[in-house]
Amino acid sequence: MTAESAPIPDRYDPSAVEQRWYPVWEERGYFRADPTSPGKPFSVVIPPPNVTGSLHMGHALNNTLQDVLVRMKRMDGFTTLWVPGTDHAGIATQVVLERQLAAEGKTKDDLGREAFAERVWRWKEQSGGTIIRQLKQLGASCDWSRERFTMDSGLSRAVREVFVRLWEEGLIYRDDYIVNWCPRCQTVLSELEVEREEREAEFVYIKYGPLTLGTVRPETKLGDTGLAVHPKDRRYTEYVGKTLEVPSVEGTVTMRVVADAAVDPDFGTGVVKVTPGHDPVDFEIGRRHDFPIRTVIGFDGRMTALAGKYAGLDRFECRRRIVEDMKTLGLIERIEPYRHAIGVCYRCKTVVEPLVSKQWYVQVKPLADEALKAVREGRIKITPRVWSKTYDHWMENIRPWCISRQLWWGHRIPAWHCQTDGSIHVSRTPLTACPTCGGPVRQDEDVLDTWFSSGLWPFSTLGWPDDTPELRTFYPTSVLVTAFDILFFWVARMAMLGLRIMGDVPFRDVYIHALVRDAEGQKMSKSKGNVVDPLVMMDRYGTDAFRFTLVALAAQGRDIRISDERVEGYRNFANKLWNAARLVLSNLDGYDARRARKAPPALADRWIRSRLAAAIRAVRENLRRYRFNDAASAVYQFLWHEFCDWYLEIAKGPLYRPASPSERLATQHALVTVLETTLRLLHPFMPFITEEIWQRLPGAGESIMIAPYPRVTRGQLDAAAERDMAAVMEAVAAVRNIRGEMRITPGTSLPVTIRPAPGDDALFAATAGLVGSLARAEVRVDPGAARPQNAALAVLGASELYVDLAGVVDLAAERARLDKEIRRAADAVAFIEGKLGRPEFVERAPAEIVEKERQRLHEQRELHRKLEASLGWISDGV
RNA sequence: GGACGAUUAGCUCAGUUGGCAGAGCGCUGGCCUCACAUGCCAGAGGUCACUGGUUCAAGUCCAGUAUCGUCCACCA
Repeated sequence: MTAESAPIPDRYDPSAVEQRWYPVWEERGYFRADPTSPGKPFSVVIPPPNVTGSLHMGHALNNTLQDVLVRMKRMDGFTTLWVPGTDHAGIATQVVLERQLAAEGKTKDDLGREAFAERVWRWKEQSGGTIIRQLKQLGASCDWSRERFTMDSGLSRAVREVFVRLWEEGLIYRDDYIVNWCPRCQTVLSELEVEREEREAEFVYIKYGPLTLGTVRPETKLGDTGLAVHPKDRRYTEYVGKTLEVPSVEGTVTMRVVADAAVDPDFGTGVVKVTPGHDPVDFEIGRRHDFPIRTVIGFDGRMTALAGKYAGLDRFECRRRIVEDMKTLGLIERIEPYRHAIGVCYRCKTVVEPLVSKQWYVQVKPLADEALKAVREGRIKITPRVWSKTYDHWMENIRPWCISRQLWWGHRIPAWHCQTDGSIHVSRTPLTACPTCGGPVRQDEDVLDTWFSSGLWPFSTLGWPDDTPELRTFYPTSVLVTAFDILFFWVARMAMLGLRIMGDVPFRDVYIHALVRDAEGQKMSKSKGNVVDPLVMMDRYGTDAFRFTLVALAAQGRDIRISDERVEGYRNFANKLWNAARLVLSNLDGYDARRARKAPPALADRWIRSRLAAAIRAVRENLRRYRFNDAASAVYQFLWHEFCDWYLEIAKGPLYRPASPSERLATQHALVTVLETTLRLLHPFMPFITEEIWQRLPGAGESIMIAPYPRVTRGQLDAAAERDMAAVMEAVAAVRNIRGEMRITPGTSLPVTIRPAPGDDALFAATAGLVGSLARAEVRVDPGAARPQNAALAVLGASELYVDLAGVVDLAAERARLDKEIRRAADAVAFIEGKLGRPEFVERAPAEIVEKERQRLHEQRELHRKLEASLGWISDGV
């Protein structure tokens, strides 16, 4: 496709360009990876977003960073694969669907398991394409022909296979254990799925016969089966081992007192009531001391029959009632307000209830040891390094992973219970009869934790358990890019399962990026209403500007604050590039690349090529080290402040008023080649605008997407050119500075004399013209020059530069003006000082007014100082 | 309770191996100079949180303090 060569608009219009190129890239198959092609492989799997979700800032950052790496590697000649896909997100999706049903006045039980699952699939079909479309809008160069879903038949097969293998290895088992139960979602939650929230509560001191103890959960008193104190607590030694008769709300109960180190003698009274059925610590104490489990709160969050007269009450209602009753009976010593962290369901924020139930677990300890070793030995490299500590800590303290969930949306556990003999059989294929007794079987009702399937993602998406070319070429993947909030949920599980199942790490690098926050640094959340929609940003400023903003802000280790102003700045950058391209493209008449190559390059041409080489080196080096912001900054600084601010201004001379045809050709050649290379350098960051401009350049190829990524070759760094240009730039800045100080209009040409330091004669003689044209000056170079009268002086290292002001400004008038200004500044200083000196002003005025006055004082003093200096510049004899 | 991070210009933040303190935005002054006012030129603005130490040299390394933040954790 060639862009029409109609007049180019002076403002860049992103939407038209973005819509034009993405379909072209996709149709031509640039995104597709061929595992049999000869290049070195580079592979990435996307952190699969929730299938029913839509693109938020976190996705935008995460996928932009991946796309930058992937596009760069693809251009660099790697056989590059970026596997896209989505996650079924078990509990999250089920919660959404239940809310939908609730809006219709229904519950999932009204539908039944099958109809509910059907309904989720329908919802998935409806909304499942949204996030994929949005990723395309972002420019993500995923291989869409390999899009996967965690509940695809292939991935489901992988899930069953892994489950069976781990079962056969004895790593999966069932256990009665105290779990975190969400009474609303009606499912068990893993440790990670429980969030802590600070809540106000009452700390109730209850009399237990001769003892007193404190609790925030008086309702669990009904489930108490013992008391415990710390073994070294002298206050209570006499009670240890005794059985107490204790008056209670249900009459007298008997309680055995034990000593257990889990009790903190310094907290409360140092006595703990042991409720093994409703508290994880008590469960452990109970196991150690053989206390029976009394379940007084059911799966529905209501009191059970064992709660006697409280049966059927909601657990919180029961708490209020039981406290009332105990007060009446005089069993309460006192109540204190208490603030503590309470566990809530991470999806619906319901207070979780610790309950004993039978669940499926993975014994992850041996897997964790392997995963720990892989990081320690550097087979997995975590960037930034600090995260490996967090990873280590978690892996070292890992506990069994509860993988069963009482949900209807997810991978059903491939286990069958025999109705006759009660035996359990785990199988890759559905069972219809008990393999041992032939009796009828029923599949386990539970589904797997959603992270079980995403833990297999790096190899299940490549075709495992089959031995595919994709798997052989692209596993292990090259890098995993993710935010730290799923380091444990996902990254850790992938590391463990990849090592165990594949015998090799799932990825060589892990790059952990920050979270995106709003302009005030607040975490974005729907309830706070501070969510910035990436689609709105893309629409408003263009996708390229939005992507570049994310990359430019993605410094390691710190959260990103995004704001309109920021994106606007990079929108301007895109516009700057657009206009630089317009300048180049509108001055190419007569350009012939073959002839131009032979034209001798000027100093500026050599300089800009050298600077470009430095930029290329910086971008490559920074991308290699995942220093995205530094990479972005390198290309930004080069393109705007070197190419545009200096080179384009210099190039106008040879373009508009060439001294010779070859000078013009050389300039055109530098313009085209430097711009073309810069576009390729920038393409991974700003894919759309770079393609659009690149296609308009002479000699453009098929697509910038498949053009080579710039490299630095020997000889491109030109130290001499850089040194000489630095001298030119310094001289130009000096003249401009004097012009500004003396308020000389830009139109006036200034008489300038340079007295070069010994050895710099040739340099300044050669560049006098250039300095003159950039600074609007007539430059004379004279090693024997003395500073003229009435001249402003600038010191350039060992050289000196004089601007003769005699014929340019009316020196007497200028001196009078400066004198006046000085007096005015001095008056202002005196006035402000006086004002600030008056205590009543300082006391009465608001702090910001006083601060402002101080600021003004400072400014006026500065002005005063500067003006005096200006006078000093003009030599005697005025 | 434990761990980690942050503290640098008015604001938001970079600062890699210890070697002249930077960017963007904002601010001040001047410019609609034939690519771009979404622009150009010039400029102001810093006790690098605090205290002590190591060093020829510290924003950077060490010890401590303060404030803010995040994660982890079974003090009921």
